[in-house]
Amino acid sequence: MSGSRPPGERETAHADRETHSRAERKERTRQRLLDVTFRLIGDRSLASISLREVAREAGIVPTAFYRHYASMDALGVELVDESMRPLRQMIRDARRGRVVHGDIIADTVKILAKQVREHPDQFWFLTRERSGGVDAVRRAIATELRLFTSDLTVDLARLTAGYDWSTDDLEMAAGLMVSAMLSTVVDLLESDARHPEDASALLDRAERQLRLIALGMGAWRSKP
Amino acid sequence: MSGSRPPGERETAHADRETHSRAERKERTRQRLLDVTFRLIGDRSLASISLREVAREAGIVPTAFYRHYASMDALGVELVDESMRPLRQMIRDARRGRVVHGDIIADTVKILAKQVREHPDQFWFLTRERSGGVDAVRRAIATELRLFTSDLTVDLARLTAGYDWSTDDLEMAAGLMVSAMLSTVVDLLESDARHPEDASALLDRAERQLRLIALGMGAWRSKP
DNA sequence: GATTTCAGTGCACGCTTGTTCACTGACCAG
DNA sequence: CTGGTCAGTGAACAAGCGTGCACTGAAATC
Repeated sequence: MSGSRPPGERETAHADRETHSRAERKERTRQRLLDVTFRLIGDRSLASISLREVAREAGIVPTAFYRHYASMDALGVELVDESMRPLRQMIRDARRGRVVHGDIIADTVKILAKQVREHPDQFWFLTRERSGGVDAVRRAIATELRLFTSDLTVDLARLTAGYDWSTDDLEMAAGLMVSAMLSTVVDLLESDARHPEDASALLDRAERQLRLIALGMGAWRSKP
Repeated sequence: MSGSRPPGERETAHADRETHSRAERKERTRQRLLDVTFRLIGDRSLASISLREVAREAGIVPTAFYRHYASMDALGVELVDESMRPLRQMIRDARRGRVVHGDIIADTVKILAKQVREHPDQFWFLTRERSGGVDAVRRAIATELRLFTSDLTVDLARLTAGYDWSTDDLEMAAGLMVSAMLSTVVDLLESDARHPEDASALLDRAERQLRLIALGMGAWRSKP
């Protein structure tokens, strides 16, 4: 009952005996540990996954785990970095989309949906561990989200140039948008798991929410 | 942080030997199981807390646990109910506040802040397990949040009477408000743990976010 | 007073956990 | 060819886990 994985993604390796150098094989095993943990994260929290389970799934003996990471927590921190890659990609895409097309909001929501659809395990991990058990992991995610918000703040500043918005208010609006998108991500993940046909309704809702915020911003007057 | 329990105070099942009826004592133990779990939840996720640990802290033998709950998951579900009490209280307060005072938004935020301040453990539990490991618990919280949203939808319907909002749009707006408040709760909890002086800034931000949404709603026109 | 109920006990079981340790043997540099 | 490096092995450990079972004894019911 492994999670739904999109085709074309890196498959978990089988034992490849004769292939390549030692360093290469080590890197391969390391990657397999990350992949396997991602798969296990699909159902459960990081804190409830055991070192032995990860090792077992990766096809190595428990003690060999320590050749790669000092603990599961250390692996978890690396996992955050790994999961942030699609998120960063998302932001880049969104920025590019803004330049090319006209409808910022529709494009943003589409890109969000695409990323969540293509990397559900990563988003599961991020939403789950955002308030989850391991401290270092939680902090890493919070930092990344703050960066996301401040990027969005900059974009909003550009869009509201001439309407004398205070930085504080811009951050407030950006934070609201991020909140809306985060809760959309959670909803998408949970609906995808149960009845995938709801996705478009959720996306429509998200789009209207962002549009509502935009309307509000049109009527807003910042106070110094 | 660690529980604030004086040393040597661990109450056992038969400590109150002479007091009260059997049914009363059972209820007492049951409540102790819930309380103990709340305390343990302060630091960690529900999935990482063992039945034996809860029983030990509650002063009963592990097998006696089954006289009250079929599993830790079942206890978790009841814990959701227990934690939702302050939230429900909050909603009632907010409703009453709406009748008495003028400024709905300011009152709502104040009530939210008060509840979070007074019941941090419960809110920690809810935010942590909202995307957490145990399935039944996650679903119970989702259900409760949906109820919250639909209550708010009704309120918004009353406030927007005459502006022909569709139910779908009302739910959309209510969902946005709930998202904003949820993220405020998370921020409050995490700031309270580290530097409690930020709370008022966060609350100010939350108030402006809700006001921004209200402004957006004033400019919104529902489409059939 | 006799009988039933049942919250809590105590032991035992089979299993999983993280971590230690000495080891093997394929790779790679000299 | 020789010797070192080191990813992966396999046995062993102490501890903790969930749960089954026969039990005790006080309270509730008759």
